[in-house]
Parts: sequence; C-alpha cells; structure tokens
Amino acid sequence: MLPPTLLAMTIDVVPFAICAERLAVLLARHSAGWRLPGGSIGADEDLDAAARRHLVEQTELGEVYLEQLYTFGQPDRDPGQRTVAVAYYALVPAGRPPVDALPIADRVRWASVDALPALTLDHGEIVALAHRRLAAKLAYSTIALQLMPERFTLSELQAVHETILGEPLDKRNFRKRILALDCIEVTGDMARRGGHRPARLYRAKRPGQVDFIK
Amino acid sequence: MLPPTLLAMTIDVVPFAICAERLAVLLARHSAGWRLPGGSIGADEDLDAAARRHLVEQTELGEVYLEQLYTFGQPDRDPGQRTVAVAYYALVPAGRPPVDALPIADRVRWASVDALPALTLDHGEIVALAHRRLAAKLAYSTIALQLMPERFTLSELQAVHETILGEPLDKRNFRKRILALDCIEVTGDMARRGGHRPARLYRAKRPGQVDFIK
DNA sequence: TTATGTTAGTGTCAATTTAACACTATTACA
DNA sequence: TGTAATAGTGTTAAATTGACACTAACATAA
Repeated sequence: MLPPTLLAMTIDVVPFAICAERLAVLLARHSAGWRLPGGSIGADEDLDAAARRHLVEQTELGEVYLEQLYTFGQPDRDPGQRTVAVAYYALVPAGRPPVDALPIADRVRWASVDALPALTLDHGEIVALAHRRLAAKLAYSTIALQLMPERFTLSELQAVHETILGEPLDKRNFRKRILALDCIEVTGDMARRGGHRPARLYRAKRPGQVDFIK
Repeated sequence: MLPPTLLAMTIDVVPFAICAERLAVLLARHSAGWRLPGGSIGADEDLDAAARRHLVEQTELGEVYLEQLYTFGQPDRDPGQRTVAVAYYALVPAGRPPVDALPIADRVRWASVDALPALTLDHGEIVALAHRRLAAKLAYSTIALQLMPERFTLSELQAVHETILGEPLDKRNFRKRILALDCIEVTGDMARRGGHRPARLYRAKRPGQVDFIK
C-alpha cells in the first residue's frame, strides 16, 4: 500500500444563529469578500478542537454546539492549492454578547442565509448543506435548543423552528409536541416584553445535550 | 490566516454486503491482521473517486453505492504518522461474483459485523458508525435496495432489513410499507428455490438511486 | 377607567398511520 | 398423497397527526 498522501487541509465552520428572526451565518472578512471562519489544523490537534479554536479566535464564540458536517475534497474546489476542507456547523445561542460589541466587529459579520454575499470557494454550498442538515434534524432531535438563550418562551422556540424550516407551524401542535419530548421545563419566571400577556420562561432540562426523538 | 496544514490523509471504505444472512464487511489483509480497504488520495483525485478506486483495486467491487460517512482525525488514531481518514461506506449487491472466486481471494475476506476480527487503528469504530448510519437510513430511505441483486423476492428484502436492524419485522406490514413506497416492481418471473411455493421476483424501479421517504 | 392592541395559552375531533395478528396457497419431496 | 416449507394476503384497534378558535393577561393610549 502506498503511503498516505500529504494534502492541504482546512477546517471551515458554519456558525449559525438566529438574528432578527432570520437564520444567520457569521462570516469572516476575506481579502475583498467573505468566507466562513476556519483555517488550518494543528499538527497535533483534533479536528473538533481545531474547529472550536478557529471559532473562538475569529469570532470569540466559545461553548457552542459543534458538529461535523461533511468533508469537501473536489480537486478544483480551491483554484490555488488543492485543499480538503472538513466542514462543521455550530449553533450559537441567542443572547450571547453581540458581535457588534466585540473588538473583532470589523472582521466578521452576521449575514442572513437567504441574503448571503458571494462567498469564497464553495463556502456557499457548505452553508446550504449545513442548513439542510439543520432543518432535517429539527424533525428528530432537540437540536433547536442549542440556538436558544438559557431561558426562553415557547413562542420564541417555535419562531426558531419556523425560521429554519421556512414555514409556519401550528401553535398548539408545536407546544404539545415539544412538551411531550420532556426536554424543557418551566422556570417559574415570566417574560414581560411588549404590551401584552407575559409568557412563561422555560429552560432546557439537559443544556448542551441533543436528544434524539423516537 | 495561516496556510493550510499539510496532513497525511487516507480513505477508508466499509464495504457492506449480506453474506449468509449476516451483515458482512469486506476486510483487507494487513501485516498480521485486518483493515478496511482504502489508502491514499491522488494529488488530483476527488475523494469519492479515491474511495471507488481503492474499492476496485483491492476488492474488484465496482459499481457499488458509495457514501461519505465521517472524517476521523484524532491525532493519536494512528500511532505512527498522524493521519486523517475520510471514511466511506459501500453497499455491495448480493449475487456479485463471490470474492472467493477472485484472484485476490487471499488478500481479502468477508467478516460478519458481529464477529469481526481485531481491526487496525480505529477501523472497528468506523464499522460500528457505518452500521448505525445504515440502520438509521432504513427508516427513511430505500437504501436497502442497494444491497439486493437485480431481481429479488420480498422475503429476501425483508431478511436484509431484519439482518441490519437485528430484529424481526412483521411480514404483512413490511410488504405493505415497501409496496406503498413505489420503489420496486414485479418482473413477472418467479423464484423457484426449495421445496415450497415460489415467490414473485421484483426489481428496483430506479436502480442505483436511493429515494428518501416522507 | 376603559377600550384597544398584542401575544400567551389551551382542547377536541377527524383523519391518518401504525401495529398486532392467522390463515390459505403453492411447490418439492418423501 | 401427505408433509414440510415458504409465499401471499386484510382487518381492526390503537396511536399519532393535523386542523381548527377562543379566552387570558398585559401595556398603552384615549
């Protein structure tokens, strides 16, 4: 058997969050345009660790849900050097210190997935695949909780689902389903926002953990 | 941004087939033990193409369903050189020329997934993950057809499902479900094997294509 | 203080889907 | 001609899903 080939490898991360009722991706400035956060893999570094490191270094987003998505290796995906990219996606809870407030604010930017600027290489396809995967997982896991702040209302959780799926959901059926999953619990406090009836605040029963359904 | 790291990369393929009513993996001989088929990636070769090439070269299995599984990159997964492995799994239809008859017969061997010999590196975990993925896909795709010969009976298809899932299925419910999927059609011919009523032979309506359900 | 606007919260019923279940049909072979 | 073995077939109850509309609670403004 031949020795393994040495290939240029990178990590690319699709950091998702809900911004202004839209599914948004955090992009990093790149020469004239935009790219996904990411970069090289340390000689002795785990792939997951590299993804997390780049996220922290470039976006200051630590402690987020991270999952390997797919490995992109078409020889011509990078017109310069042939590069294999291991793609991840991350879910950033709402309510984290907004990027605008950070010193890196001029290097990154949240962009809605349905109004992305042109991205370098195949990063647009990577975002599209990540979006499909995320949408599919809503049906059989509690993954959406990873996009929520520590305490949230059921209406907010429903809005997140609707935003990702791109379609409205029935309020009563949604609540029935979520509560039956036994993945969230009431905090006892209420959210008083706006001139209307306050909503119960819930929290995840097992924060950070994604449960599979059925 | 730092330049991408050069890393040793390999492809590993889990070639699944049903052998003697068991889910089996085709292993390649490796020094004293066994490993998954696979190897290096050509400098200008697509990852999928590399997986297919290694499969053909080492096992003479061409024209099989192939799907990327996961990329394994723990720094210590190979005690020698640090190596990143892009894992694939392949589904080999029953009824292909049996490996035993090939000139490579002394270099490879089918082993049942529930009686695997010790495999090199983390190849055991790769097989386990591939098995879980395959089992999960039975629920929402027509992927099992990729393990069937060109013509097959419903009982044979059910046996394949049962073998992968490791649990018995109800005959009438199974047949109802499969036929409702509209993914197979009768050939008109009958399978006459053994001293009992012959079974209708079916074929895939869209061979090579995996449809998703619901 | 009262009316209005806005979102929160709740239950039923029909339709569909799922899961359990047993017998007859057809062949080879003894 | 009987026996062994697998093929093939429907019904029913239970569970799940999906559609659907009103009252509750608050802020604000008149």
